[in-house]
Amino acid sequence: MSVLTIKDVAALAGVSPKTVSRVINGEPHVRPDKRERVLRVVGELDYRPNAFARSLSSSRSYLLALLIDDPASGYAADVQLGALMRCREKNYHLIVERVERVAVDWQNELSRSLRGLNLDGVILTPPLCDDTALAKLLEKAAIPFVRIAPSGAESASGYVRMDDASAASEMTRHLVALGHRRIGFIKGDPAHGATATRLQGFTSEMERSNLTTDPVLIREGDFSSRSGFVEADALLALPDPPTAIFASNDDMALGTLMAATRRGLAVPQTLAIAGFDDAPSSRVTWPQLTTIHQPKAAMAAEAVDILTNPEYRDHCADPNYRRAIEYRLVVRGSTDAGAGATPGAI
Amino acid sequence: MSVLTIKDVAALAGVSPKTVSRVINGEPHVRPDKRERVLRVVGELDYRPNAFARSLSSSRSYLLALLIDDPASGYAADVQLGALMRCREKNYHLIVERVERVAVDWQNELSRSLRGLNLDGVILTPPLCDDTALAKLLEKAAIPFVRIAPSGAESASGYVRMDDASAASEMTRHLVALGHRRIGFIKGDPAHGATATRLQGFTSEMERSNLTTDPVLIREGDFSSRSGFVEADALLALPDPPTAIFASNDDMALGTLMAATRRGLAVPQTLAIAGFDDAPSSRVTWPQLTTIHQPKAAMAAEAVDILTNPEYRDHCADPNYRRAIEYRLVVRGSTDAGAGATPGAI
DNA sequence: CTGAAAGCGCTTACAG
DNA sequence: CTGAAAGCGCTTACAG
Repeated sequence: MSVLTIKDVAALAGVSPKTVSRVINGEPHVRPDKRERVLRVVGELDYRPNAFARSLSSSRSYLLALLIDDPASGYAADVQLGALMRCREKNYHLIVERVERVAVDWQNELSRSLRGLNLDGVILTPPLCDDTALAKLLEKAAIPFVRIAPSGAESASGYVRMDDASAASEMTRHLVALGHRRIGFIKGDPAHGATATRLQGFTSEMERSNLTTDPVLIREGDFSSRSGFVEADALLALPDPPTAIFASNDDMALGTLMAATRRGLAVPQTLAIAGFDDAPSSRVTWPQLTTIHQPKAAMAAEAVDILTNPEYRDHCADPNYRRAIEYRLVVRGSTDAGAGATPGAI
Repeated sequence: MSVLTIKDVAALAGVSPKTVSRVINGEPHVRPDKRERVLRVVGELDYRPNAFARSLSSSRSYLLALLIDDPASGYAADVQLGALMRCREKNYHLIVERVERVAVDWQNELSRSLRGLNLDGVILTPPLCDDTALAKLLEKAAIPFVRIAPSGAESASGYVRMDDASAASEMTRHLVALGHRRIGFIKGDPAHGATATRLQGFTSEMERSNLTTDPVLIREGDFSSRSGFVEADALLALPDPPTAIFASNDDMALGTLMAATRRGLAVPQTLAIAGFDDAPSSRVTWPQLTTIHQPKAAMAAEAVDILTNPEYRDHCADPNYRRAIEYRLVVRGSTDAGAGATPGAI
């Protein structure tokens, strides 16, 4: 326990506590020699200011909160990792809170939990990013927030996203280029903004390729592997089944692979399977999944950058704080047998 | 932003701030009528004490830290979820920090990051739970900690674990009962305590069953799916390959399944595969993995309970704070074709 | 450029 | 059982 305070440092450096404070916070108006003296003492003593005292007397807490709907998902883990690393770099701390919107009183419970914490900012992950009630709650509490991968619905806040529609189009193009004409599509949870966008990317690319999409080939899942299994099984039971299935996330693509394996279908020869997200689990099957790499960690790091910008608080609606990050098509064995033929390719 | 302070509550309730403080913290020596009056005002105003002021003036921070080696693992996600829920219940907050022990200066970086945070406690997850340098660092900083799933190596701290050895024995018994005699075993990362314990459970059960374990059937992985793939492939390339492979975690079992699928082997008919952990990904393949359900969330919740016990700080070595949680063998399709034959079983 | 004073919102230690 | 005083370790606003 550091019994070391700003006074100790001040005494040893022969300056006032206020001057030490100035140096620590990188404020101007300190003569170079004094600054240096303070820094040396800080280094020797390995002094760290008390975070609570700092927060109590100032308006900043150096604390960010990451709000998550489903902490067990691989998506959440990646986002959290990115946020964590950037927070560490910037000497911020990250509090993780789960928001269970099934509870009757979730809004009160959340605001109670966040209040008194003097948060510098909040990161909203899908599908929370599209919850208007949640956005209002934060606005009312005057806590700045940044949304990760929001759908079109706008609010006066910064966000970091990627272009889901063109990514889905690119994946579709990939399948068409492989010669597929009958392509099944499994939609995600209607509550997620990405569900509509990804579908739209798929259909628009199909039209662009002059391919009509048989309505029976479009099924509604909920982003779980179980739903992927069920919907894919329904597609494969069709009299004229698709030769490729584009599941709009990796979990459903895994479910699709399960259904294919159970039926003894050769993947990708008889059925090609594509996913979306590049979840860790997209690499643990044989064949591995072709997918869209979504730079979740990088998106979270960007979100931290925005939130820690002192300007952001007063300019939440500034387009400058609305950023897009590049995705990448990752071709693996589930669509292209050549892409994953050797153990070394894992 | 709550401009609401303890003084406001005190004024409205017609008592002193100190009395409000007593009520809020559940301290004794408050007349029932006053207590009730205070509680009513607190409810009406929806007052929450400022966490920073509280921490600054007292020795408690109501803040716990979860230290994680690999935040992207499913293991970490489960543990975090359990800790999160219990913290929420108890009005604690959880800070998550990644500990990268590859960095040269990781110890200083960590202590700098934790210092000034006045943590009430720290939860150590594998493999950090077995790091003696880390334990020493925390002891020196006088921060109480609880270890999750430590190996035998003792330190004066509470822990929550399960009996890895008997779980591994039970899994082995399951395989033997199915008629397997040549059973391959893939070890985990030697740095993890569980690696030795699980192997020991396997070998002791084999002996108990009067089965000699051919040394060539025991391979060393590192808990990654890639290592599972490589080691399983080596086992399957043997002139006399095993009829079952027990991979000592689910990721390696998935790698094993990949290797089997790539070779066109029928699972479980030609090769039975068993894992360990009951990771989310153990359910996304066909067949699904037989595994040991490790109650990670419950273990984390227990850890929070120990840490939030005010007695713990001064009695870290008390056996009372060393707890074991029950595991469960989960039989699925990768060892027993009947266990996962229908889509409904997912 | 520098510092003395006051205060952030609580709790601790003390007195009654 | 109850409260007035002092203080936790910083920063804000002010004065010079």
